[in-house]
Order: sequence, then C-alpha cells, then structure tokens
Amino acid sequence: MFSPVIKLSELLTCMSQPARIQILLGIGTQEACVCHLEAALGMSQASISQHLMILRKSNLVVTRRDGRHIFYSLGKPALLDVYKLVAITYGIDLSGLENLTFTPIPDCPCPQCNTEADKK
Amino acid sequence: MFSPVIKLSELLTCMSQPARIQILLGIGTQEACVCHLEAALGMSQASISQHLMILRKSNLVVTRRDGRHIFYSLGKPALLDVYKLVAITYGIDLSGLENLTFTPIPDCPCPQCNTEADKK
DNA sequence: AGAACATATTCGTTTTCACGAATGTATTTT
DNA sequence: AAAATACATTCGTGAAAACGAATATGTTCT
Repeated sequence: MFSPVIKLSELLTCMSQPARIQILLGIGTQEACVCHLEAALGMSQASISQHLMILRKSNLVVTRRDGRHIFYSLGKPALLDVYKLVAITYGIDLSGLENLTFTPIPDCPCPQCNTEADKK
Repeated sequence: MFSPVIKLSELLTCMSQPARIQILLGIGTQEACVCHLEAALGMSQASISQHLMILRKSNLVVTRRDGRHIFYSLGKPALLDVYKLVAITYGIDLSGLENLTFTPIPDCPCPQCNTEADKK
C-alpha cells in the first residue's frame, strides 16, 4: 500500500467527523478554549476534549496555554479552504458555522466571552 | 444537529477511505471500468464494487454503460482539487496516483488497455 | 495547603465499517 | 439457449470508532 494514501486518509478521516467539523469550523481563523467550544456547540466537556485529542495527534490543531485556559487554533488555516471547496463543489451551505468565537456566549466563563467591561 | 455538517461529513467520510482515495484519484480526469481499477490497484473485484457502490450513493462518481463494461468517472472533477489542496497543505506527495487509465495494464481485458492494433 | 476551575485521559459499551466469501444480475458470444 | 464475461449485492465476522461515565492532572485563588 502507498504511504501517502494512508497519510491523506488519516487527515481526511480526522476531519470528516461531524463533531470535529463543527469544532474546526468553529475555531476558524481565531482561537478558542475548550469551555467556549463546549458552550458554543452544546457538547459535553469530555466529548470535546476527546475530539481535540484526536485533532492534536493529527496536527490539525495546535495549543497555547494561558493560565488555566488552553486555547486551540488550526495548525494550518488552509484547512478552512478545504471545507469551503467541498461545500462549494457539492452545494453545501456552511454559513453560521465559522468563527464561533466572534460571538460571546452568556454562560461561558472564558475571557473571550467576558470583556474588560464585565470584569468589574 | 446542523444538517449541512452531516452532508459535509458524509462526503468527507466517503472520500477518506484509503481504497476509495486510490479509486477516485485513479479515475482522475478520465473514466475507468471496474476491471481496469481491479488490475491497476490490485484489489478484488468485490471490494472495488463495494467501494464504488458507496461512492455512487454519495454521488461522488457517475456511471456510463458500454456493452458489458461500466465506466466510472467523477461526478465533480473538482474533487481532485480537494485532495490536492489537502496534500499541498500537509506536505503529502500524490504523484503516481492520478489518472491510472493513462497507462495500459498487461492483464487487463478492458478496451482502454487493448488498443486497435491489439485487436487483430 | 486546600478548594475550585479548566482540561485530559481511561474504561466499557455500542455502533459503524471494511473485507472475504458466496451468490445474483445483465450483457455478449457462440 | 447456454456459456462466458463484467459487475453488483448480500451476508457474516472482525476491527475500529464514538460516546457517556468516571477519574486524573494541572493551574489559580484563598
């Protein structure tokens, strides 16, 4: 068997799972912590962490620690273009799924959802 | 759950399987019959047919019958660009996997492998 | 140091998936 | 019509993947 095929397969398998698609598109061009993804996507903490673990192993996401928060961002932002290309080619509408950190979420405790004004 | 995510997931899941990657890249911009793919990829007839069935259900390939041969081609050739974009982004070399019908195979009985000269 | 918070990891179970074996269907050839 | 060819489909089994539950780790706050 051809090794490049396996590598390609592993990447695509990793990015084809519904929850992981939402996570990756949700992170988008920004960065997001686990609690934000949890609140934004309505999934359990364990579930999101499990998927992030898989995404890390495939280098699809990278992490940055800040205090007790760990921020995730895409290893290669071009990943978004892959999704877009598939969506355009097969007529799928992806609007409303990208960059979930742009909009703060009420019950999320992360710094992205709590502006300086709120900290008083 | 968001329906576009499911659609995207189904397409990507379908095109992430190693055997199907080889089939789709092998077909490339051309068309190929089952026996040619069988000979070119060294997989069993049943296995290839099973994968082609899955690809058909997702509309990733379309078919054309000619006598007892059934020729498969990509529903959307842009699918190749998706693979290429992933490959370029993550440094995977896909050369030698595309357009397998360009080179005839000795033990393949299909018309693409037997030129007019051979038919005598 | 202890409590609280954010995230990671393990475990057991259920579901999904790939594959070989066997069989079925459609078309052509003789 | 029978045999041969090209391909499709079903079935059973083993491996992989997803998920919830429980637990562990690391960081900050008091």
